[in-house]
Amino acid sequence: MPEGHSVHRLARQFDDVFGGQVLAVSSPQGRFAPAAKLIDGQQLVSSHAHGKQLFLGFGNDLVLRVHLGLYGAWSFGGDEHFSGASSIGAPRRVGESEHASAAGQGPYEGPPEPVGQVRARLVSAHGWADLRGPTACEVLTEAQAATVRAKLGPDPLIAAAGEFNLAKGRGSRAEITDDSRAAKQDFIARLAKKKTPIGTALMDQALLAGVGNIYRAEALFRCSIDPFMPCNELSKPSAAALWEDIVSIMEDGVRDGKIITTRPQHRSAPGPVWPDNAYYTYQRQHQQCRLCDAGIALMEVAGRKLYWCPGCQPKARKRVKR
DNA sequence: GCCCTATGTTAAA
DNA sequence: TTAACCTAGGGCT
Repeated sequence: MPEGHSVHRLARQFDDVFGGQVLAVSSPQGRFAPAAKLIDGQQLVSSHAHGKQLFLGFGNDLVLRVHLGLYGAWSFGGDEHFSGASSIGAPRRVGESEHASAAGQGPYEGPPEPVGQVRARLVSAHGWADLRGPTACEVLTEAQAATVRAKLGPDPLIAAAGEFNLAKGRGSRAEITDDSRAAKQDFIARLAKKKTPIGTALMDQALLAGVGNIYRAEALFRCSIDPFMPCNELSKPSAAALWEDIVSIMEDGVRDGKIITTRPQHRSAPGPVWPDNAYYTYQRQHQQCRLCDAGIALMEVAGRKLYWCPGCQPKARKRVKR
């Protein structure tokens, strides 16, 4: 269920709590047991997110690739080093995003008995992480991991990831600038070559990596773009503005640990911002748009629910006559 | 208990 | 275009 922002938070969290440490890797459920042996007892040397995929690099040059899919989630626990570690993944209740781990309360006595279907468990001297319900959990060579990554489109969070690494003493400012500029140009170029509707394209991980159903709907609303508009009919400035808006709201998501796309002046309902005041269109079908009199529309497209405002995101006309 | 839902992807038809 | 897959929680009976 998580979109790219959650996976980037995960990558940071693994770096923070497990980076450089030797990990015991197991599979209480059993399904991951043979592959777990390949990295059991190895040092975690890198933690990287690309779109919705997480890549953990180990000292023997093998890579653990995890994709949470719809239901996957990681939970963490441990001593005071884990006090900031949140569980990240599928929300267990409507209205819940991430919840803090029960770390740092009393002495750490090792990981608890596995609860439910724990596909993979990583344990260090200071704490543990449990993975449940992933679409993918496999051990790859670096070459195989590179092949997977080569199939993914540009990631709007590449600059945010660069900033995190810079703060950890890795990479350079110039690198971040170059990478984010290249990612944006890549996105614009890919859109120009596609005739598929922009609403479909934003969900295509080979075109753009990390955007899911919420960010798709919200970004198109914020940019007043009709989701059915063919990609190649978007002007280059519009495509650039769309990229920049996606970057902006996803970076907010990494910071906040939840998706909030509304601007303060557009929140009306009383109570906390999230979740009831967090979105413009997602799960707001039949409700009145926050900006106009129209009702939010819902249509199932390619098996996913597409939300949009017919008033604020009108059908584009190719030649606008004045 | 049973049914539904979910920020996702893949393979078969 | 449809079904399958992975899992847990909430609402219902």
